[in-house]
Amino acid sequence: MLLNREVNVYPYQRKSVSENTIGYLKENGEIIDTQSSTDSCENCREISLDNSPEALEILRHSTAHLMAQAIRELYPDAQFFVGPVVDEGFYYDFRTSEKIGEEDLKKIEKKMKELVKKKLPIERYEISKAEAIEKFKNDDLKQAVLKNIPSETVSIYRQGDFEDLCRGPHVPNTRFLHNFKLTRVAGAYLGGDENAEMLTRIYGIAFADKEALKAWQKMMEEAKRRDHRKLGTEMELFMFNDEAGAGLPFWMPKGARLRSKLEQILWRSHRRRGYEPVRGPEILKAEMWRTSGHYACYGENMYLTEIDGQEYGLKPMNCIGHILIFKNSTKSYRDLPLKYFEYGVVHRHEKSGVLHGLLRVREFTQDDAHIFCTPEQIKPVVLEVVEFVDAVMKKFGFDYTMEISTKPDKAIGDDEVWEIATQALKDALDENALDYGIDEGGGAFYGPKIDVKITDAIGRKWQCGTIQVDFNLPERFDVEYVAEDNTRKRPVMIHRAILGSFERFIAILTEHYAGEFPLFLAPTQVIFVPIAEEHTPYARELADMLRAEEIDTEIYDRNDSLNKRIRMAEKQKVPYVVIVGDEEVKSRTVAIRDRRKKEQYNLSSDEFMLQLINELKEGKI
RNA sequence: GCUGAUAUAGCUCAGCUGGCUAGAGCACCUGAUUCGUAAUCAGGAGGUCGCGGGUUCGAGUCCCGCUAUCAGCUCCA
Repeated sequence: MLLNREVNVYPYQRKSVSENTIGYLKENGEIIDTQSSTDSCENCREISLDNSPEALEILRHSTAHLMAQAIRELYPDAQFFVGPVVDEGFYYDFRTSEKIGEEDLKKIEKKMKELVKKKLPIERYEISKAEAIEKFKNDDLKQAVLKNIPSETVSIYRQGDFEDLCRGPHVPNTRFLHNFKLTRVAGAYLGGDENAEMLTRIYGIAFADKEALKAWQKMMEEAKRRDHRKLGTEMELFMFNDEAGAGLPFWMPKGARLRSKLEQILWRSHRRRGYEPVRGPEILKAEMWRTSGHYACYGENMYLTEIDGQEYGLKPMNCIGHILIFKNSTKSYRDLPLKYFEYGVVHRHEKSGVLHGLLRVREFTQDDAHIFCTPEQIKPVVLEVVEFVDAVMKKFGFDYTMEISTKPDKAIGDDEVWEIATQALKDALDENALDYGIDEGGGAFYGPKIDVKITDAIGRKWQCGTIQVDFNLPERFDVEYVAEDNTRKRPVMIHRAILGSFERFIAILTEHYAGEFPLFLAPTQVIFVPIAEEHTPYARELADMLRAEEIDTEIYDRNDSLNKRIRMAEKQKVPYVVIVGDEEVKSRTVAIRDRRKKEQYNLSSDEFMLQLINELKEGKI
């Protein structure tokens, strides 16, 4: 937010109203700092030093500058690009002749603390852009920044003998900047351009008080504890193998149990909603991918090979299989909307640097469906899919947001059809009273879409589900149905995924539940701990009963102390640990440690069985 | 793909500036112990230190290449 006001008194510093005032919030939401405010700033709300979004915005921006100042003192030849505030703190991009590593962060932090102690006033003044260009003539990074500034005057902030081109806002004095932490050092392309020079970027975080900083650090530890890669190894859910290749997950028995449960739940919910299961081949002739446009638009990400002198491609998407199945026989308008679904295994050549546990892999399985319908049916079909998405998200307790992406500049199809489709998407959401954002011009070239983003346990957003309206592929593959008037018409295709992919979804689920999956998903649902050897047959008998109900159990009857076996069982994060001893055998009961209720109680074996069967019904979507 | 870092037993990690048969905890195996709600005791086995080359009298340690992972950038389910 660039300030258009004429505040060019130098050195000018308005006297703070209170010791704790670090800026003002204008009615239009604009934040100005004490250096910029004039007496005319009426109706402004004071921003004091706290953890409000406005205060943090100022605080973090100033901490970024403080860091720059410290870096300049430690590395005199440092040149700075930009240092903005981002969701998770702030960063500054810069260049030095010396390499900076993680171990240097402490040194920089120390220098920053020294500067804070000096209680340097942070002053602001304005100069013309021409003056600025002259002033920073030996600094090509600043020149690059200046090039992007449209206004004729620019502001400079000064603290001690450090000056930086900046639009602010800033706190009035470095003394406000006590609670910060430099988190990591990384490379970043100048201007985000892959082909440009790479600068050094240091990330940091800052808060108004020590408590907030501590709370943040705790949250980071919690995130680490929940990391699906860590839990996946500990719980033996999945693995990767260096020699087999990057981004190719292996599902171990426990992970496969979990995944299979999710697959089955979702399979049934599709069948209940009238989806027809289909399955296409994993590999198709390249010619198919030329027709679809993938070869041209997505070719770099495809794995191609040759069979008997013909080029083939592993499928990166499932659309073609479904289209060819649709086309295999003449379809009537009576067949529409026709919903084909498949757990489609796809391969995409993701760049090596973006692979990330199960969240980003090269082989994954989409819960993919394609719905063939008439343009008039788009709305009810989308409505139904949105309800489906909502049911799934609610089942797992996820917060999610939706975003509609509209027609981009480069698009195919009539404006009229785009209008119908986009409106249908909007109506579907409006009628469901669901909030959504709009990404103007963010749609695919073949149609508008709704993206579903899950907010995970630590606030990150992940694109999972998607609902895309497609006019393109039906055209390219000449897909038709026979209409009521016996003419041939072109159906619309709706691509949709609810989970997105099993891999990504399970990663998010794992972090969401911190590995403590609900009964209907848990890899192992019940662990029996017989107190002594003679109680094992009873445990086995119960385990067999449960297995008949497809409940996964384990018996911890090894030659270890009871305490140890209970401890091991608890560490497995299973919903129920069941202890059986003399009493239980005698009365045919079980002593339950219920993870969810965090309590212990006894039930007859029949009651327990019934409770489990009932609880499993929670897994119905 | 780019920048930087890392790679030692199934897992988590020690191993200083290059120097005898590479260590620990957990897991695993054997034996003793048979236990009422979060780690019983004793013994044992397990590593060509990611892979390939180089420097050196000597390399887990230094250098180069590759592979993989991590933090970002850029891009996506």
